[in-house]
Parts: sequence; C-alpha cells; structure tokens
Amino acid sequence: MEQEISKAVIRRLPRYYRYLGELIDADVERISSAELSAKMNVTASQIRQDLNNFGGFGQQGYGYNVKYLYNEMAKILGLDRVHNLVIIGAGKLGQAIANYSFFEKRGFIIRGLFDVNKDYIGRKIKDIEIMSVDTLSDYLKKNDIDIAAITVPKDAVESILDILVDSNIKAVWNFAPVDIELPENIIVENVHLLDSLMQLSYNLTEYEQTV
Amino acid sequence: MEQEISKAVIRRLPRYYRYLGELIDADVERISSAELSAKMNVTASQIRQDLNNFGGFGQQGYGYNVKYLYNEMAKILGLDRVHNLVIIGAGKLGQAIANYSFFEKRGFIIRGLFDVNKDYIGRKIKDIEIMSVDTLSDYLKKNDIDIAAITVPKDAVESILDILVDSNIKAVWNFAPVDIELPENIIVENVHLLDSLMQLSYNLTEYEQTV
DNA sequence: TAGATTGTTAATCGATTAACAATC
DNA sequence: TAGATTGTTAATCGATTAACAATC
Repeated sequence: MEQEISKAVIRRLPRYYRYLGELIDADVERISSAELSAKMNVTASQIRQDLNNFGGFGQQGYGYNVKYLYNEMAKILGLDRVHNLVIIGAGKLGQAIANYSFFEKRGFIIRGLFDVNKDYIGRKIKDIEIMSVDTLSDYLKKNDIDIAAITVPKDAVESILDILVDSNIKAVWNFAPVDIELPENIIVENVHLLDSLMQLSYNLTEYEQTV
Repeated sequence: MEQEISKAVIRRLPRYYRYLGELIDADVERISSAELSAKMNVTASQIRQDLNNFGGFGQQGYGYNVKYLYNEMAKILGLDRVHNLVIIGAGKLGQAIANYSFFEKRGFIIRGLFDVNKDYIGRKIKDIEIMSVDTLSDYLKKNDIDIAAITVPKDAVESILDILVDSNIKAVWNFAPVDIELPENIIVENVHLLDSLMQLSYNLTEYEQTV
C-alpha cells in the first residue's frame, strides 16, 4: 500500500497512545501538537509528521480531539481486536507476564502456558493451565493463537521455534537473550532485558567518567 | 571528553558484546568486520564505525581479536565491575528479575527487594530478603547501591522516586508503564513491556493488511 | 472575519554506507 | 612483498526540524 512507515515512527506510537490515555483520564477534550509536544518532550513538528503518516486526524485552528485520536491510534496499533497469546516457559518470567493484568486490559489474552518441567504441568496461574510443550504443536493447530511469548532458556529456543514455525504462528515475542531467525512472514519483537541493563551500565560508566 | 556517542550506537553495543561472547564459546580467535557483519546482519562499515567511536581495536590485514575485543567491550559497557541493585516491588515481575541468574553473571548483584505488602516482608527470594519500603531510604543511605529497578504499579512510582532521588541513587531501571522525570544526573533506562507488545501488534496488523 | 493550528513542503541535521589510502 | 582488512574521509540516505500556505 502506501509507503513504508519507519521503525523510528513505530517505536513512538505506543508512547502517543499512552499519553492520550492519560489525557482522557484527565478529562482533556482537545490538544494541540504544541501542547502535546510540551508534555512529551518532543517537537510539535515531529508529532504532526508522525500522525500524518496515518492520516489527518487534526483540524486547523482546533488541534486534535483527544478521544478521537486515541481511538484512531488504537486502530493503528491493532488494539481494537483481541490477540490470543501463549507463553512458552512457565518460569518466574513467564508467570510474571501471565499475571500482568495490563496486557489483558489492552486485548492481549493469555490462553495457555507451556513448559517442559513436569512439576509445573497441570498447575494453574490465574486460571491459565500449564501444559507440556509436547502438546504445544497440537494446541496451536487446534486454537487460534496469534502470538507466542518465549521465556525459555537460551538453549531451549531453537526447538521451540521449530514447533512455532511448523504451526504457523503469526508473531513471536522473544524474551530469550538471542536473536532469532524466522521466515519473514513471522513478526518478531524482542525484549532483551540484559541488553537494556547493559545500556544502563554504559550510561552509568560514561557519566561517572565525565564527572 | 571526546564527542558524544549517539544513542543508536549505544543500543547496538550489547548486541556486539553478545555476539562476541558466542564467538568465544565457539573458540573463534579472530574475526573480520566482514565476517561479523554477515553473522549480525549489519554492514561491515557500520561495525567499524561503531567500534572506532571507542578506539582502534582491530589490525589491518588481520581483523579483530575476539577475546581482546570482548574484554574491551566489557570495559566500555562497565561490565568489568560489580553493580549493586535493589528491586522495588516484590511482585511477580520483581521476583522474576531477582531469580534471573543471567544478571548476576554479568556483575549485576541484587542486594535487596522492597515492597509495601506486609505478607511479603521478611520472606526471601533466593537469599534476598524482602524488606518494607519504609526502610528503603535508610537502606540506601547505609549501603552502596547503584541501580534501583522499579517494578511497582504505576500509581506507586512517584513516591518511590522521591525516596530514590533523596537517597542519591545513581540509576533507575524502570519497568512501570510511565515516563519518569528525574534530575539529569540520574540515569534512567526504561523497559516498557506493553509498548513492546503494542509494536508487535502494530506490525501484525500492518502485515495482515498488506496480504 | 481574525486567530489558531494543522498538513505538508523545504531545509537541516545526523546516521549509515561506500570508498580507499594506510598499514599490518 | 602481496594480500587482506582496518580506520577514516567522503557520499548518500533518511529522519528531524523549520517554515508557511491552507483552512477550520
């Protein structure tokens, strides 16, 4: 369709959505790009450019209607429909994600947890059953799951990916500290916690050296 | 000192470090920017440019010594020393981080967990005591802590930040879904899980529309 | 209508890639 | 020495910011 949206823009979209949500909570009805730019610490120009990638949501002389823009952003982000998730790896991290009610509020519904550990299997986290990874392939074929969150140790990732590709998963939300290679029709989004911590460490070290 | 390193470069540093670690595990002694670029799916030119922000680590006609470069990267990232952490919020996410041995392996040592919930206080996660947030200020003043990980709900963040600023914390690793404002001498690194999931959702939606 | 603010084009700035002389 | 590959300068590409005509 129209031209490709850059990654830089996409990264900013959730942030716009978040601020718009806060404005709604604060009963703000309309906002100009200049006002929003002050709140978000970006330029008004960037806000207008970013939004105009997706359409003209504002009105000259008025600005943007907060509720309308919020809903439009939700559509752009695909939050106007339910996404079904499974979490693979029922360790502490997998459990933490399963417990985090924030995701469900935005339509990301966790349907199942999978693990190799026999002690876990059969137990429940918040009504979500922990199943054996041996049944994962079957499960994915019988249920309409969009996203697989991977919270298994590094060495277990490869075998899981084989199952996921074979089962035509649409997207992978990867928490393992590896870069995963998948056919290009499968969306991959990484959360590299150790990378994030290392960036923090870099900035800390940098800062201490300059003082 | 010398010129500012761009955020784009800093974001890539942990990835270089990760790949170099893998090369060491695979007993690779030396590597050229061209070979590394093939592995990492970036241009050789970018690798050389990135590294040369920090010094000339290679040798013409030879390439880079993997072990040497790995150690230099560790120094750049500040991984050649121990960082002491506390985690504020002993819920599932805080516990997951406390349990994740990966961080300790890289010198990020978790010294304490803090929570408001009386049921948690006194319990231990992997030898790490859960303490009352009421004692946080005192604890930070008596112990040499670099980094505070924040895994409390959104509404609890503000009051925690007050304590942290007052206690001269050096860095904050924020998991709460808010942008936090701190004096500029305090390093902030965010992990916005919901933002990450929304980006995934965007890409998923985008993809489905183009097919 | 006059004022405000968008949508959009043009200018600038920064990051990535290409090229190649230096050198191991 | 000849070949390989870096470090670095120059060229290109893309993203951000500025400016302003269109328009509510």
